[in-house]
Amino acid sequence: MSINFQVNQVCGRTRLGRLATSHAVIDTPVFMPVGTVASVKGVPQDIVEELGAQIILGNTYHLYLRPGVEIVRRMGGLHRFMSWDRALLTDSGGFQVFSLSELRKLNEDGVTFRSHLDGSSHFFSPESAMAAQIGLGADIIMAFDECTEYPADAGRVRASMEMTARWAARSKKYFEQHKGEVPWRQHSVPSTQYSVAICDSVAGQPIAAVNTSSEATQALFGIVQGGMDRELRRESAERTVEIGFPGYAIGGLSVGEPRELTREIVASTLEYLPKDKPRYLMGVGNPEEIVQYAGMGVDMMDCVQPTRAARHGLLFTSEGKISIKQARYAEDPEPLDPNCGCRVCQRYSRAYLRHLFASNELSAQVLNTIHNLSFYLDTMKRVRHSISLGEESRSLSAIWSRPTA
RNA sequence: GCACAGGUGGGUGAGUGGUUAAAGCCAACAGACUGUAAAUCUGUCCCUCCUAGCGAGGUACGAAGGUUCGAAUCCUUCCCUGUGCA
Repeated sequence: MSINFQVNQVCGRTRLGRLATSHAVIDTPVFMPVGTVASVKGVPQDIVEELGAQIILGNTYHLYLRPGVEIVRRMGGLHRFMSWDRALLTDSGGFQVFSLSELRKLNEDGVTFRSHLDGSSHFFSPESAMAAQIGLGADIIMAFDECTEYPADAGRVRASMEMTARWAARSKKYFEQHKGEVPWRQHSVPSTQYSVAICDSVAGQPIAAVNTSSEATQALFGIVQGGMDRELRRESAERTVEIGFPGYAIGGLSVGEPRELTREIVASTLEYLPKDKPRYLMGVGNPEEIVQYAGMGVDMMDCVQPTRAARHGLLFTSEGKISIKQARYAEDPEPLDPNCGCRVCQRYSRAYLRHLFASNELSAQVLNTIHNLSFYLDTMKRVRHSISLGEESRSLSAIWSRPTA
């Protein structure tokens, strides 16, 4: 078994689900903090756990370059290496095809990259990306795709989408042949009791015990591309679904297009994805957006926003954004967010947080990140709660104006 | 008291006769950040005015005077700071 997904409640397009992976059971819709280099920047794993994160991301490209897949594998896989017992998802490196575009050369076989660390040359293909992700051993791994640039002309978008489809088939083929080679099957698996215990109590019965038996393996998700073209998105979705994956991602969005357009494309693409499989919207978004997309039926989302913004002094609260470096907070004794129960809001004033940030203290980044992650994870928890009460999509302010049970 | 070395915009610190309202850095202020090449990046940062522009005035490199078409830059005097010697 790779994963088990069950939709427990549907309300309009909104759905409440439970996703059992080899290491943890995850309540959906879920927000997944990003931990690119096997670290959610600034926050130690025990605190990420405490914040309620059920699954976090790692990045194949980064971990392949450093410390190297072999080292992670020999350390028992990514879970054990970074001491994270809950679920992990690795991105394939497809996004780096996009974001490191100046450092790469692309053809049918794959992509030749120059390392952003030392300029050395490396080759990524669907097969090598799978091999790397199997070596890392995340619960969910991603097909190797080409994240289409924006803006791009129609021909380019189609070519990119078709390449992604062919790469998806190759990714799956390689994965099927090698999926048994995950590192944690050769090691004792850490206890998952706590992971199970974190599940929301509100929604339904736990569906499947976390499965760390000898048959347990990873799940490979396919990725839909197609730029901002609804037809290409449809075609991409259909082709990806035809190949067949236990979950589907919508990629290639939030790459500079207007937000309105993102929403349209997500809405139309969701139509073509199976309702009984988890749907993962990659790289999205702001607090308002994650609420909105959860309301549209997206089950999984990840975004760098809470962690990066925190490091840059931008904090999310139930009352809107706060740029903690602003002079207006210099003597503000209030917590960041009076409605937030996180350890930062319970203990520190805005004045103090501003001081730490202005002083370039590392703790500013740590505390800010803890708050932002807490805010995102809490927001999602509230969304789930809302759905469990039979409410469809709600706005961020509505989500935050009511107490959680 | 004598001898050196200095006094530049909020701070440092370039500039030693002509696109110098004055580099760079820092601070300050504002903005951005969406599958992380990001503890990053961008803008503003003397005053006033407007048709808001590589626009028009004004003020400015310790003070006052002078030389010069032109001075932060050269000269004189004064004031102040640091170091050394009495």
